[in-house]
Amino acid sequence: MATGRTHRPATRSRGIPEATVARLPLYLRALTALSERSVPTVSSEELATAAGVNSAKLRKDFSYLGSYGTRGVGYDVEYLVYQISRELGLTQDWPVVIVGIGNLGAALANYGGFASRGFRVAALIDADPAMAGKPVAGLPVRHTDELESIITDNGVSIGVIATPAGAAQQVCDRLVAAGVTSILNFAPTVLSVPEGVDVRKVDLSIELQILAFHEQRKAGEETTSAQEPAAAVQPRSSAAARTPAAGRAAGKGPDGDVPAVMPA
Amino acid sequence: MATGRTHRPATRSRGIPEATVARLPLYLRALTALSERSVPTVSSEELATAAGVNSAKLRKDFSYLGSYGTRGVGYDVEYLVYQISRELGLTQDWPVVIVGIGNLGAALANYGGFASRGFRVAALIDADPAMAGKPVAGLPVRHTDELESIITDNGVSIGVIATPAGAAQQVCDRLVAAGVTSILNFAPTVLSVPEGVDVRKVDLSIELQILAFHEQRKAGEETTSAQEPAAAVQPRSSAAARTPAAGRAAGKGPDGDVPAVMPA
DNA sequence: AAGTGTGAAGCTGTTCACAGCA
DNA sequence: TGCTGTGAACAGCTTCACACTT
Repeated sequence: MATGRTHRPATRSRGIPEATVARLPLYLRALTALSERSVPTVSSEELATAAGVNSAKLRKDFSYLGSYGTRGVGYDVEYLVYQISRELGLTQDWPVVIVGIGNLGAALANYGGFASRGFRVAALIDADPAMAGKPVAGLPVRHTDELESIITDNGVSIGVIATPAGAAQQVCDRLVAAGVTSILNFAPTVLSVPEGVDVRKVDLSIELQILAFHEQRKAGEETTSAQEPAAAVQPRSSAAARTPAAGRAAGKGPDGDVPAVMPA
Repeated sequence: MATGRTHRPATRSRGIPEATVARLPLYLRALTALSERSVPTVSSEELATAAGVNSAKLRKDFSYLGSYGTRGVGYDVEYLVYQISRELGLTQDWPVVIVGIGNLGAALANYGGFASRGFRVAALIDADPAMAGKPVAGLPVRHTDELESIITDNGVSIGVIATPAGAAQQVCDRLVAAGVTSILNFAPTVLSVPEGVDVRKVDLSIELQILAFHEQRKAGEETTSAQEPAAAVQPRSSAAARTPAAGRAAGKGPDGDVPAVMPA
């Protein structure tokens, strides 16, 4: 979720809805796969299925980009790949730095999805002097002292923060001061940035918590379920292994008790 | 309205808006920090700032949980921590399995945010026989052959997929068949699952692409047009030939390029 | 006086359904 | 005929503003 408030004043829109922007990479991936199989054209229906959305939404999304399809036929795969890439800014090279080369940082450095879409890892940066010079994913880790010069020398405008939560804001401030205007934050903290800087957050623990919420809900409704779609796999055998969520009575206990939850 | 009494809203309706659910973990984290500093109460304004949202939204969100605040005072920190934890289902233990112990899988296994919120890593699973038995984050990696028995024996209902894209669907099918009903997918693929199974996706490359989109726009705004053609490639002649293209950005890099994009 | 809880207004995003074009 | 492109209806989320409570 982007935190940094930004973007134009509503008027004079040339704007593509944010929700649409978020789906373009999805379409691009599906189109790339088709392109590799040399499929020349696709219908909105086929592409939508491949991307995991419904066709009306896909057509609407594409309508914001322009009229790139052919009625009665569909979309030209190669052409669409190009148009979406261009719209997303992937036809240019984006140097990025990854700060915090722990388990996650190393995983990111090795992640093929970055390099394959116009993102080039310009440098890996870590605060631990012992890490300096050590090669990770083929690049030598640089020390935090060099952060500013690396940003400047490489014209980096996108930074990835994979440090512990405690160091994130400080790293963020330095990145921004050095010229970075887009940040992908993996640290479990809310970053505050000046206007004009975009922040997107990826929080592993939050995703799991959202799943737990729905999981809990399912457990509490098992009594009512009866219908099972044909193709469904066998409805499971031992859901009982885990506590069936008990009816969370919720008598609304008086006050604080049962903390059980810890920091993250 | 949600009165906090019964958890059965008469109809099979959602109850708490999805957008609200997605923010609860955020509030929880902020509250936990306050709790550690022994702060007894907070106002919606303070808590909202700490969580990075605005206060009206926060109050609205909390109103779906019930009336847990005190007018003129604010919210009791401990009590709220408990209520949100309960609502999210974090007062119970959730065993999870992580499948695919590569860079990312290992990073996830080591991620403290899991264990600290009721999520217990029941097992690490990988298809590589050479990995079997090797300890990662204190747990021995188990071979994929054992997947089903691990799920069943531990009553696992949440699975994390961190395999390469090509293996994801197959792993997903096996997890679901074994009884998993919630999946957190890190592989860059659309997973298809039977009704009743929840899938959440975390896609590193997509996040970067979204940032690139906004970054590109910022650059274009600085000086009316005047874009630096970083590394535009050539356009597919066939593509350019078949469409009226029309509108917008036309000019641009004369034509476009196409690929440079790869699978992930 | 301070701050929650919430109708109501306003937005954004999704779905429908069909006109229009190849 | 087949499928895109899109106005219009709909649904969900956010923001406003203020009545109400402590």
